[in-house]
Amino acid sequence: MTEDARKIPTHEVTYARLRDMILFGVLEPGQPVTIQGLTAGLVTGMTPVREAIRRLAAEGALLPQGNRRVTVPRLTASDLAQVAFARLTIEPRLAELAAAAVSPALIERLTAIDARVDAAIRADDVSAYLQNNHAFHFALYEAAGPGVLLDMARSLWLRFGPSLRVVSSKSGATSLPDSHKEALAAMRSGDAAGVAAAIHRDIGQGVDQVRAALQRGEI
Amino acid sequence: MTEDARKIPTHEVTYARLRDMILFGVLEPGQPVTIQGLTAGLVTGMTPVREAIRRLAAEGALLPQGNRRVTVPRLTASDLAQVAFARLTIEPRLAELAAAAVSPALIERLTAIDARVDAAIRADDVSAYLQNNHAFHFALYEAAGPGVLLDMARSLWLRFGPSLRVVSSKSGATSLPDSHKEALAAMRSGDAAGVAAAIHRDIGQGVDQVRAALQRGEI
DNA sequence: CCTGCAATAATTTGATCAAATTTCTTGAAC
DNA sequence: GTTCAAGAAATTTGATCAAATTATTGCAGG
Repeated sequence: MTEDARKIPTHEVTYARLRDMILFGVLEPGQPVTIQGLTAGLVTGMTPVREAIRRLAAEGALLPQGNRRVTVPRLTASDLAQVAFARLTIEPRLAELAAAAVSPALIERLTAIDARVDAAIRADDVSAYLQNNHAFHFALYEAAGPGVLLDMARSLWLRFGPSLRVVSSKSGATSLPDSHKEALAAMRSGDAAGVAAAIHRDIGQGVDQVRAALQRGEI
Repeated sequence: MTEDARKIPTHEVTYARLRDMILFGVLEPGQPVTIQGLTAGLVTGMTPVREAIRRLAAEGALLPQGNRRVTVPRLTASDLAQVAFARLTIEPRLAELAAAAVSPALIERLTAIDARVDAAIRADDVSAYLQNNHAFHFALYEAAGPGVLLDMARSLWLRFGPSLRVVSSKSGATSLPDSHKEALAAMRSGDAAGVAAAIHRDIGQGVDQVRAALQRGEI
């Protein structure tokens, strides 16, 4: 177990941890991120931390200000419009590609994840909802195989995630989007376009939530 | 002049140089990129080089293999299909946004750049064509202001660039795409949809060139 | 053909230097 | 006498480098 852990390099682990902090963790939009603050929290040197920050900045998950500071970006209305457009074109296409390569094992796995999403919603557990919702989408997308669109989807979620988290925390998990049932039904009947449509609807609902919160000034 | 240069950090300069080497330079698809090879060529320590490589890897311009090697990625047919889809949806939208905020000064600037594109094609100067073609597209896109779509367009060009360069070198600049005239005409008459359509056509032509070369096994 | 060793290159750490922000002090004006 | 502002010093944080460590690959020898 430590044998396996030793094989994967520190900067990779650090990247994964910082990424998850942005997606699911405590880092909120506008919050500053410092190298030395992170070297203290995670127990590593500053080079791996530095790399992780630069990598996430390149993916749009962090925003380097002109002076050498870095923060979690705050989504403006214009940003949200662009992220929404990109997500609504990229992710349904990805879902469609994945649906073409679907297997019974995948459907089973997705069904299991979706059950955990439902449980999280019923229990009003925002953190569990966010993680399992993410897991559902990417278990599906990854079935399309590696490629540009998958990379873009990951980047878009990193931009969208923090805002969705803030919104979810305020409104509770019960009002969160979930068109997963329709996506699963379409997959079972081999309807790739139907899967894409369901994902499109799911994304649209999430975007609407964030847009409404943005207009109310909650973000 | 050295005063200005001192203000911008080494890793930023290194990133820009390595990025241009991938887009316009000598780095071909499949070619390995090593930290120590670059510290020798560019005259810096390894930390800035390391950062530049990681940043470009995050943008998809470089491909980290499982072992600690990094190479310029080779575009597969599947990759090309995904890049084409993404470019054809993202960039026309970006052009449309930019067209909404167009100014006489911008049109003048774009006209000047396009003249240099034409000159490069007439002179069969592949390198000058690539740089000015890039400059034309991004001078237009940047008029839409900073944002997600612009970041995505930059990343897509980094993925597409090396292959287009290989194709151009083999076929000569005379057969290269250029729907810039139509885009400029549409901008002058305030026709945002027309600009988007022209850019769509321009991208489609470039993609067709690369696809044909790929099928002939030239890449 | 498999195993071990050597060479090469990446990873990581700690130290040092540079820059930016904040805080404290000093002076002037009301 | 008090308050505000400007400037300087100190602290915090980022950038860069050089050295030590670790992993991978290729080659040689059994």
